[in-house]
This record gives sequence, C-alpha cells and structure tokens, in this order.
Amino acid sequence: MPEEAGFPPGKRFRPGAGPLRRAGSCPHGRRMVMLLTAGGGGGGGGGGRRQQPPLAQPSVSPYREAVELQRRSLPIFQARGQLLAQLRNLDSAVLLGETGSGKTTQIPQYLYEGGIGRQAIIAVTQPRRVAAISLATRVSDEKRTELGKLVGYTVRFDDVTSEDTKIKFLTDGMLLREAISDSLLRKYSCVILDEAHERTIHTDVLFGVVKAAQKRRKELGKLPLKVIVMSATMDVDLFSQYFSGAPVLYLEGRQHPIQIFYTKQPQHDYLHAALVSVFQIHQEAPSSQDILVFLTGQEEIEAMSKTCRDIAKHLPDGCPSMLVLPLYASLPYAQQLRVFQGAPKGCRKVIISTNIAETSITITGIKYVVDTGMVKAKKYNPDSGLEVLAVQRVSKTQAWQRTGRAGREDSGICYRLYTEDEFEKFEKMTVPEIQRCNLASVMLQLLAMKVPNVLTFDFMSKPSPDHVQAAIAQLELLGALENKDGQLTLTPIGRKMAAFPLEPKFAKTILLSPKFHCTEEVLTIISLLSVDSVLYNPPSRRDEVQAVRKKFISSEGDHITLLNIYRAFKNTGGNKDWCKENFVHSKNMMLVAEVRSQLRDICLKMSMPILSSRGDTESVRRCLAHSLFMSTAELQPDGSYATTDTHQPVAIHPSSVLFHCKPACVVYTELLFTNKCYMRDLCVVDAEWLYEAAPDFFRRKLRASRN
DNA sequence: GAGCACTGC
Repeated sequence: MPEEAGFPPGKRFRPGAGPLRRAGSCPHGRRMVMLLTAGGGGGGGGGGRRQQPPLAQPSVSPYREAVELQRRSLPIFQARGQLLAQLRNLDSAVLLGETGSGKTTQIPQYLYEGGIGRQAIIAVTQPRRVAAISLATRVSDEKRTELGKLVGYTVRFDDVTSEDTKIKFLTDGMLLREAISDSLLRKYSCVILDEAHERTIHTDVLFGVVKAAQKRRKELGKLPLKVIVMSATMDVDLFSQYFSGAPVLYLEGRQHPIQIFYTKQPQHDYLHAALVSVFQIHQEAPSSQDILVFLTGQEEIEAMSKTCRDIAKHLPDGCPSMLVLPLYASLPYAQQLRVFQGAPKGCRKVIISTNIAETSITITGIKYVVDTGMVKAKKYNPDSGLEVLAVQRVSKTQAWQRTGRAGREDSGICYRLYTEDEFEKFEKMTVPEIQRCNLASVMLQLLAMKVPNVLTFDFMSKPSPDHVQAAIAQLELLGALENKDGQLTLTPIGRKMAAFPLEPKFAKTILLSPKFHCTEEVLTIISLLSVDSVLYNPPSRRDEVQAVRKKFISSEGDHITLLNIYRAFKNTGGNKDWCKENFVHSKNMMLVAEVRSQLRDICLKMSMPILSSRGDTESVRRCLAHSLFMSTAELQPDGSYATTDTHQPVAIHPSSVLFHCKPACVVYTELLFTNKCYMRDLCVVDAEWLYEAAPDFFRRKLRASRN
C-alpha cells in the first residue's frame, strides 16, 4: 500500500475565476467590458458538449420549448442585448468566456438574429473536426432547421452546407485552405476564431489572414469583415493588441468551485506520487466520484494502469472496487469509448490519460483531477531541422485547463503533484505551435495566398527569422520558389504543391511521380504516410504480429511494405475481418482510402496522367529518392548511420522493417529525437539516384562524407 | 540496437 502523499490543507479556487478574477480587477489599461457577473444555474451549455453524439432533429414542440428555455437559461443570455450593442459597432472584438458560458453556440445566433453579418456568411472556426460537427448540429437544432440549411459545417471530406447556409462552423485548417483561393474571404461577413487560446498553428496563421483581409476590404470599400476572437483563458492582451486594441468583452461561465491541493515537497517521482494520490482518494472518497490522472504517454499509462489494477485487487474489505481505464489517441476507438460509460454501482472509474483529456475529450462525472504537471510535447530546432519529443513541465494555462476538468458538473478537487512555488515558476503560456513546428507548409500557403512578403508576415507571435529561413530553404530545395524582382514567389510547381493538403515534400513526390510512371503507387504511399499508422502493435501479441506481417515485408523498406499491405487490403475488398486478422487499424485504413481519393481528384484536376508501374518497385523508390533527397542517411564504416546533409548521427527506428538490416543508403520521411535520433519510414535507395536528383545539393554535401 | 504527445488540410 502506498504511503501518504502528504498534502497540506487546500485552498478554494474557482478555476475559471482563479486567473480570471485578476484580470477583472486589472484591466491592463484597456477597455474591459464586464457583461455578466452572475454565474451558476443548471443544465449544460453549448461549448462544453463537444463529445456528446449529435442530437436528433427535434420534431415535437415540447422539445422545442425546452430548447428555447435552455437557451434562455444560459448565463450569456442576460448579456445578449449588451453584447449585440457592442458587436454591432465593432470591427474587431475579443470575447473572453469561461467554459460553459455558451458563447460558441449563442454568439453566432445572436449576430444572425440581430441582423449583424447577414449580408454574407458568419464563419466560426474550431481546432477540431468533431467540435465543428457537433456544434453545427447543436446550433441547427436550436434554430429548428435542418443541418446544412441555415446552419452547416465544413470539415475535410465532409461539407454539409448549402446556398442557404448563413452560419458555418469549420475547422481552422479548412478556412485557411479556402483563403488560398480567396484571401479576402469574400464569402464571409464575420469570422469568429474560437478556442483562440489554444493557439493552433492554423488559428495563428488565420489571425494574420483575417487581419489583412479586413484591412484590404476596407481599402477597397467592400463589405466590412467583422472579426471576433474567442478565448477561454485570461491571456487576451495579445489578441487585443494585435487587433489594434480591440475591446475585450468578458463573460462569466458556469464552472463550479474547485479545491486545489499542492504538495508540500517537490516530487521527484511523479509516477509514484500519482499512484499514491489515486489510492489516497480511493480510500477516502465515495465510489461514485471518478478520478482523472494526467500522465505523458502510452507506455507510462499502460504501466500505471496495470499497477493500479494489481493494487486494487488487494485492497482491504469495504474499499470500493476500481475500474482503471487508459486513454490516449492511438488507443483503438472502441476502447476510448469506454471512458464515457458509467462504472457499475460501487465501483470507481479511474481514467489515466495523456493531454487528450485536456481539450479533445470531455468526460462527465470527474470529481478529482490528479495533475503530474508533466506533458510530452514536440519542440523544433530550426538549426538542425530536428523535432524533439520530450517530457517537460506544463505551462500555467495548461495546469488550469487540467484543473478545470474537475469542475464541469459539480464542485471538484484537483491534486497538483508539485509545490505552489514550483507552479509559480511554470511558463505562463504554452509556446504557440507556430514557434515549435517546421514552417514549410505555412510558408507555402502564405505564398499561395500571394502575401506581399512572407518574410515579414504579421504573425501575432513571430517565429524566429532562422525558423522562417529554414522553411524557405526547404521550399527552395523542392523547387517551389523563385525570386522575381527581389520578391519571393511560387514557381508553377510550387503553386501545384500548395493545392495538396500535404507537407510540401509529399506534394512534390506526387508531382514527380508521372516522370517515373508510378502515380498510382505514390498516391497510395503518400496517403499511408499522411495518416496515423495503420499498423496495430499490441505489445502482448508481438510474436503473432510478426508472423502475420512477414508476408508483407519488403527488403526495400517501409514504403514498399506499406504499399503491399494496402494492396492486400484492397484485394480482399477492404473488409474489417481482414484488418483484425492482420493487425491493421481498420479506421485508419478507411481514412487512407479517403485521403487517397482526395489526392487523386486533385491530380485529375491538374490533368496529371495517373499511371501504375505495375509491380516495378524500383521506379517507385527512384521517385522517392528524387523528392526526399534532402532526407537521406548513409551507413558509416562503424555500422552506424549519419544524415547526408548535416552528418547528424541517426538510428533506424525499431518500428521499421529495416531495423535489423544495414542498407548503405536510405531516404526517410521523418526524423524524431526521443532517446536517440530516429529515422522513421525508410526506403532503400541507390546513392546514384540521389546525385541525379540534386547534383548541386550533393556536390556540396556528399563530398565531406566521402572523404 | 529497442519505441510515438496532440491536432489538421
């Protein structure tokens, strides 16, 4: 039995109000409009219902009345008049709304009902597909209209809108893609950027795009573009400043109070501390109260789940039983769904999760949150082009987000497995994604939008010049850029690359494929590479997996192996039983087919000939060598590998079919630093093909490695 | 020699 974790008496906080209240009393010298101060009340509001299945179309009037009553019971309803008066006259506004305020479902309706933005479409962006879909469903329901008429949504592979659509929910990435064909966003009268505090790379680029569109439309005397930035956290100064001091409207939500406990001492072993906390809660709290634990990754979560189950078996009589549920993105869907089911009476649910439960998945009934304060996240080093995946401290905003997961239906309790002093030293905000990613895609999209100067683009949080330069250099290598009168512009190839919803190097692979008569094969391979792995590897059945997979393995590498798997899948007519027998994720495989058909359509629109190499895998590998030549590694005399360009020591990832092989020269699709620098998805190539592909590049780079 | 946080077009 684990010993006491030793928490001092807790303080009472309202997680929303904790950081929020400070801002309320300290308006940062800008205009802060307090719209609502009375929180509380029953019923669930709009923004918080993401994970619920879309509601059925209402058909009976008592239901309609209930919907209307529910709308009126939302805290935001009392501020409706004030809100409309404000928004009517503003070009830009920042709306700070706590979770449960109903801002996402209500604001677009208020605008529409108030006749604001009716001349065109009101767009509401979301970082996630499920959110866009379920919000559109919810709002069309409230408006008593059929989904896709007045209210609709657009996400990749799924456009449920019509000529009548006036309120449109869409993913931020989708609106960005639309901006490539119309950078003034002429279809829209109003763009609402929701969940802005998440600072996804797409939302961040959109900030710049809508700001430029707003300005340009004004200059041209066109329909004004209203921009509303919605955020659930306090860091709204940046948003307000960026939109020339746009006023901040504040909406109180419906969060319940949460007690927060810090540890007395720093915890050196956060896993042990988490374990102790779980069982401490388990022995004290009623069994109906569920626990959510935040850890960093699959391996950790599976190990902790097993330990919890083992300990739970040997608890004294009278202790409730425990249902331990791991939760992470690569967990098969059916197992993810288990976290939404209620535990049997007298049994406590303990959900052990990655940060997927911070934003993407909302679980009802959580009373306790155990926050280790750790997260696994990607960092990017523009010098080396290396992506590093590392366990690190969360930011304060992230910690607040986790805490808030305890107070969604009722008051809650959060155990923070770090001291208050440690918490004070956390970074204020998570570094926005745009400063942590390879920017090649972003730069290609901005160039496709004909942004006057991508090097000085008005980002809200600017990536470093090195970072931008690295992306430009990569696009140059791919032949996407040319310099016209001192101005960077896209080449015809570059323009075509931007049409694909892919990383630039993958788009280039497809565009090169006709030259090698292998477009059919390349479309398949690129589709497989651009979704989550279709290979399912349950650790307990490793021998079985290996035996089954043997028949697909190609000595030419992972790309050809993946191609073999896809072909076998297609030959069986794509059935689920085949997937199960062969340890293939059927959901991901279905997605591959969808992606492939989308990419194929884009090729057809460009009048690309779509040919098959008919079993000639060498031409496929040549095509990969010609497009991925900047990502190559060579075998060294001592049996290790080093990248061709920077001589970075690298290793073959254990998931590769080439793990036990020693090919002389490979191209890889990704380099990832975890414990070591690993190459993922390798293809055996001939060094001569690489010279052919990029003689200049290799004259410079290969000489050193040959000497 | 041994492993992958989360989204999205």
